[in-house]
Amino acid sequence: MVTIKDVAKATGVSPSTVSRVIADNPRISPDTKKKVRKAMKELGYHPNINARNLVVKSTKAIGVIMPSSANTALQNPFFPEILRGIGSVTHNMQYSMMLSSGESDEEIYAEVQRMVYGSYIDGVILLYSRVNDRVMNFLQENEFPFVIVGKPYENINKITHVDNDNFAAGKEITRHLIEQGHEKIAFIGGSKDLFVTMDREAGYEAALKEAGLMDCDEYKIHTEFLKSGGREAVEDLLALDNRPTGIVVSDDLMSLGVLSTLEESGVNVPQDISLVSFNNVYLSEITRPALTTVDVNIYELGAQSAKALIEKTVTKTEPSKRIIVPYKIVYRDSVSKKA
Amino acid sequence: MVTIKDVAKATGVSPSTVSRVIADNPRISPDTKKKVRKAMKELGYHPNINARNLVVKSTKAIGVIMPSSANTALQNPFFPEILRGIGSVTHNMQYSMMLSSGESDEEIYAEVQRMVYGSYIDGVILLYSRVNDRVMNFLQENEFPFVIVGKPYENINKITHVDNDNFAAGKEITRHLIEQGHEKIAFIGGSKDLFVTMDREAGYEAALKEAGLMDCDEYKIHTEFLKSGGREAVEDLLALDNRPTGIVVSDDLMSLGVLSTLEESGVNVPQDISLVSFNNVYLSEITRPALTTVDVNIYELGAQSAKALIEKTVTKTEPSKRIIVPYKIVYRDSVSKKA
DNA sequence: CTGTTAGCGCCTTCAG
DNA sequence: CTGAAGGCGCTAACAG
Repeated sequence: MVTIKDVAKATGVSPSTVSRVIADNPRISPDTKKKVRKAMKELGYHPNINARNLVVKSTKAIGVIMPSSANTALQNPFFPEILRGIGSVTHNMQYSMMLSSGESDEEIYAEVQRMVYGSYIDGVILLYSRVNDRVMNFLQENEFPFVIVGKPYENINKITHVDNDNFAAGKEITRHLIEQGHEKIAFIGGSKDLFVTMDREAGYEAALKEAGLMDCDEYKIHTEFLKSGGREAVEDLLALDNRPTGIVVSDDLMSLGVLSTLEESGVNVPQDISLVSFNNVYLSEITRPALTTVDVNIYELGAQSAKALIEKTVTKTEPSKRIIVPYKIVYRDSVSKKA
Repeated sequence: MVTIKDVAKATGVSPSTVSRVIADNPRISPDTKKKVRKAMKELGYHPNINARNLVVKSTKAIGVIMPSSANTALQNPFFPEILRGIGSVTHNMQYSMMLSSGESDEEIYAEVQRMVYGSYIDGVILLYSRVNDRVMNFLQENEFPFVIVGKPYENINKITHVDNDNFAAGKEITRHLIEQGHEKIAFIGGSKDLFVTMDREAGYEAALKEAGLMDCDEYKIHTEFLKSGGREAVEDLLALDNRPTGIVVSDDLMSLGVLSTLEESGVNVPQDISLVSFNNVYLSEITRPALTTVDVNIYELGAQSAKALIEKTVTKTEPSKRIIVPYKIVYRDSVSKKA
């Protein structure tokens, strides 16, 4: 391995001078800079990141923590996409990203501890948000920089987070159904622990109320963010005496399950039942019919959170903030007018 | 930050002793071990990974490099799934994984250089394999440990790789179609640069030959590993005078595109055209109809490659090897008997 | 079984 | 504008 000393020797300057040209210190003469850089190139010198980290106490790496069910989580195209967003900015800023690989809460917690205490990383992005999360508490207690994607349960203005206006989105997409003449509209969402679900559902309820429509409990179902979840939900809904004619589903992947179960049951979408959904994952234009869904701009969610986190880690004193990424409804073929 | 010295002082021993209990060195008395560990806990000591790395010259982290089109790559559920496999073993062995985030060839190359030269990582897993890849050449020249998922273009027995027997799989799945009475069978694959495609295609051809069926060029289409790719391919196929009744598609995601294009064109699967595919991504059981596909055991592909890589990095002299992960055909609803 | 001594490769005062 | 010296936190011989 070629070190700073080697290039110092080769150039006839001292190691500290080399160090300074690496940092592009302005008080080094252009001449020596040129010389040194040339030597670096010739010798194939590359700074050893560990040595540097050791002294500057920064790794220029961030940890990205997936929800505890990492196994199932990665199945949702939401995550790959958000990773892309994060990756784009880490890459531009010459940061690396370290992915969590634990599958249980326990494992993840241990992993985060290792990352933080071992100074593997400068900060973390939490790709989920739920009530009373151990990992988040840990991060807070240690005053370790982090940002969460979604809405924090409490201390909402003490925690930097990037989110959509899920309430507004839920309201708007539900209103779309209403405008098409639907009056019996159901909601299928994920766990009530998750803020996404709650916000979207609140929006849905607000839209119903505004239109003077009934808002009954049997139309609201909570299940897993997966295809299987969608399946069960539909069965419940179809068993109702008073079947809905429209459904608001809080995740595209769930919609997939909903769609296929509906089809199996001989219900046509959108003729018999209209469907609207959330996220606009690439799948949603592939399904038959293609989904009308709210594009939450997943990529941007990732990019913004990475940006915010990195800012936070460099200027240790960055105030916490709330970043709202705009959404946009994408109209496709899963909704039809109700006579 | 609490260091090794602090706990040494607190315990009344020397730093090296503390270091040894960290490494669980057998020549330390159980007594002192206990004492030291207690102090570590009380002080909240955690070893600084950078300091350690600096001296032992190992980071216990591996780099995972995605295909250059990382943007589109992550869209294929294949990658999240293989990450899961890799993650499972890195996690067990207390390794971390660093994900590439570059989007162009150029960026990725630079990224890998940084990872390697900066001693961020001990080894890399290449999640693709193509002819004359710059990154791979770089790794080879620098004798940096790496394994590739797939089949290397050359030096096949000098490069550790983990792969399926794609030839056999291609042959077997095609034979399935033949056994169901199909005689006009097309093949849709990805770029010819990629070994996966070539191997699967060769298997397909072998099966046709064995059955004495015709093997014509207009039945073989190469396109992108994406939904859009599937779409174009189908249009070409349907334009033929002599339409195939069966199609072998070399990737589930492509099959999705194929499926939806077929449906739009009013062809029924499997009544009019039967479809078989590869990978058994979770999507393949969600589609209508669910896909008959070869399960290549993506998770295992990832796990094996991580295992092999880590072995390689610890025993610097591990011989290169070829690891074949078994596949299994999953029969679902996309194939029907031809009268 | 344990302490002492040297660094790992780099950055950062402090002097010139 | 540049050198010398010291230290980041840890491990690894080498002594005892």
